[in-house]
Amino acid sequence: METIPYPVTRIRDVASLAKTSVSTVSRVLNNSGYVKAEVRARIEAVIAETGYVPSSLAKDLQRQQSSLVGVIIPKINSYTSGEMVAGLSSVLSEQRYSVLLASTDNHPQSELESLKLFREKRVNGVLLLGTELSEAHRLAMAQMPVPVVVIAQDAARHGISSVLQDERAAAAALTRYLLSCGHRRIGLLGVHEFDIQVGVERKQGFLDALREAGVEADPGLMIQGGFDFQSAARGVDRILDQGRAPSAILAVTDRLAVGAISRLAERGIVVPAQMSVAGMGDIDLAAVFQPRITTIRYDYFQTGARAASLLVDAMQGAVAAAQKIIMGYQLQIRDSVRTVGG
Amino acid sequence: METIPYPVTRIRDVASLAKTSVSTVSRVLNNSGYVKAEVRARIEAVIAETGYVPSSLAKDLQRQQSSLVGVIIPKINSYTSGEMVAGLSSVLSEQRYSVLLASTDNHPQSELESLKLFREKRVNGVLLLGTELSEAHRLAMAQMPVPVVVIAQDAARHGISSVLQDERAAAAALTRYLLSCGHRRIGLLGVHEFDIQVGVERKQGFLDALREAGVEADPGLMIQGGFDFQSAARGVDRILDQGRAPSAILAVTDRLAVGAISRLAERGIVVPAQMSVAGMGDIDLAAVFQPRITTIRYDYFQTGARAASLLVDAMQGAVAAAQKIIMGYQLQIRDSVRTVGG
DNA sequence: TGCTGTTATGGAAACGATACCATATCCGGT
DNA sequence: ACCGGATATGGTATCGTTTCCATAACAGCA
Repeated sequence: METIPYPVTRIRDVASLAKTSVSTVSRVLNNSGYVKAEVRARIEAVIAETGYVPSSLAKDLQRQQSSLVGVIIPKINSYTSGEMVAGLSSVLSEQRYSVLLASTDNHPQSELESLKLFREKRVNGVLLLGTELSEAHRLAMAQMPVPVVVIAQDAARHGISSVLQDERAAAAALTRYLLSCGHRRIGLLGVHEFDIQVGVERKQGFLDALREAGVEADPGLMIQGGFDFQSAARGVDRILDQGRAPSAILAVTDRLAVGAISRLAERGIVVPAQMSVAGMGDIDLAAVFQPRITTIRYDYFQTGARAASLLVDAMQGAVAAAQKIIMGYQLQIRDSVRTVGG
Repeated sequence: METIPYPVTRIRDVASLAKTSVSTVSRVLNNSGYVKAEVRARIEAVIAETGYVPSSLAKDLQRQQSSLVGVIIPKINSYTSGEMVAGLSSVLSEQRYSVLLASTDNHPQSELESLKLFREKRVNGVLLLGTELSEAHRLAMAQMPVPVVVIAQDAARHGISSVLQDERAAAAALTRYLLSCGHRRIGLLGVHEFDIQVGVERKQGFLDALREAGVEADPGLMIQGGFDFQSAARGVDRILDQGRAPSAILAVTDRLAVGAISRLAERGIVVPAQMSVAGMGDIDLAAVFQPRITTIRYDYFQTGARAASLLVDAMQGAVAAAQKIIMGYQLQIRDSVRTVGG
């Protein structure tokens, strides 16, 4: 039932076919040391004929180096994850590292299992794209004997390098823009606070800007829900049904903004004529949805790429101390927010 | 400069600390053979204290089994790729396989390099999510000494198992629906034909349905372009500027449909009142975009999952012959297509 | 002729696990 | 008292590489 999958061509076979020794073949393979041109040619001929491919398994064991980077993604099928993975994978493959992917489907327990697996596989570094950083996470990461870089969460205070967006400043900037358009009563379509970056930081930025402008925040206008369209719809309903309606809504993600606009349309409220809606993230459909959504643009691809570079530096022993890199943002003014009489 | 990353705890260290032999420790680790409860406890204590984690490197070498599956993705940051990766990764991780990810950014040469890397890493199987299957690909796959499953392309005639959508039938079904709504002049917003599934098969299905209904296809209404919004806009312009406008447009992807509707809006044409537009793929925003897009729904998550199951079966030696699995589709009737006077 | 340094080659010990084999002890049954 | 199976343990070859070391041939040079 069980067949031997790989052909039984080992460096030893190549050596005997080429009438030489394993040492010499190894030198040819690694292009090191002295090998007479004639012998080299003979060996290369045998390799070409047999289709010999050296085993990383043996090589990595001997070298104590796997060239593997473990990457943990809570949910791979999302726009932001996809972009980040694309970015980090482009850097890592360029640096001759392979990506060992663990998609945990938002299950924290499975993230810890993945870390265990990574240790067994002797990865040379770990990239953790996290939504939540529990105490267990912190501990598991501290126990990792290789560099770890956290993306989209701040773990710098735990001594772990992090690459993240300046969510608070971005949300504040967007809120300031809404204020500058004359909006004073602004709803917030937020998410649960266990997502630090999106749930807490973006909300804080929103509150920062309001305070700064001397506008009092109305708790009745601040909703916490999930990331899906239903949550957006429910949130809109709650905002509209709580009493005096706002003139604008800040949704903490573009998906929520889209969901909100759809729900508003169902209730006969046209955006932006009767209500303004802003999103965050600038997913590609934000520029194409009707109305085109005013939002904050992040460069997730670059975020992933930067995190990977940071990790590569750490793996190559260049840096010791934990670093914290804050990525920029950009306000994208489009059509879903309109100026109202102040 | 270079430090030893992993702690020097080997099975041998555990053995001597627990005053026993490597064999016994190995038996405890693998839960096999006889070990006295007392000794087992002692060993487990040492493992807990030292934080010993066995090296897969050594284990895999000895067992000649990496438990790795190589996954090649042309472009990870796209909706369909994300879904498929999520699906296949859920199956693989459940079956205790790890995913070695190679994102090739649509570069065929780098796909071949990835296959080489996979051979070195001694992966136990390969999943290839391909847009293009060149002769070089076919050859490289034939040389792989482990099972290969191709997703979203038909490689069954090359003796390689494939899992794919029935693109042709799906496009035909959607076209038939447009015909049943009374449309007779229908534009096709297609893509380049080197993408067999999307470029060729969907177009063929479109033509099948027209022929079936005795409607002659107008080459001036059939556009080939890229997958991006600009392509959609250019395509719409060409269709509108070529003479007599159609009453409906079939876009071969939802992104193109969205792009088309936006461009039509810019030119003052309202969908569906003045023109109907259908898409394919049912990306999540298709249900939320205004108007909600009539489209074909595929289950990409399941596609990835099925491919992974197929691969697992093959890796475990259950099946020998190449299989071909055709996934279903579902017509999603929404608001972007309206019935016209026949 | 004898040195020294460069070029060239092969033998063998690691790397850290598994698994086969030999051996030892215990215990109940005759 | 002896046997045999079940229980328990340890020694060691092996997986396929790399790398260190020993050795050798040969050149140039005093």
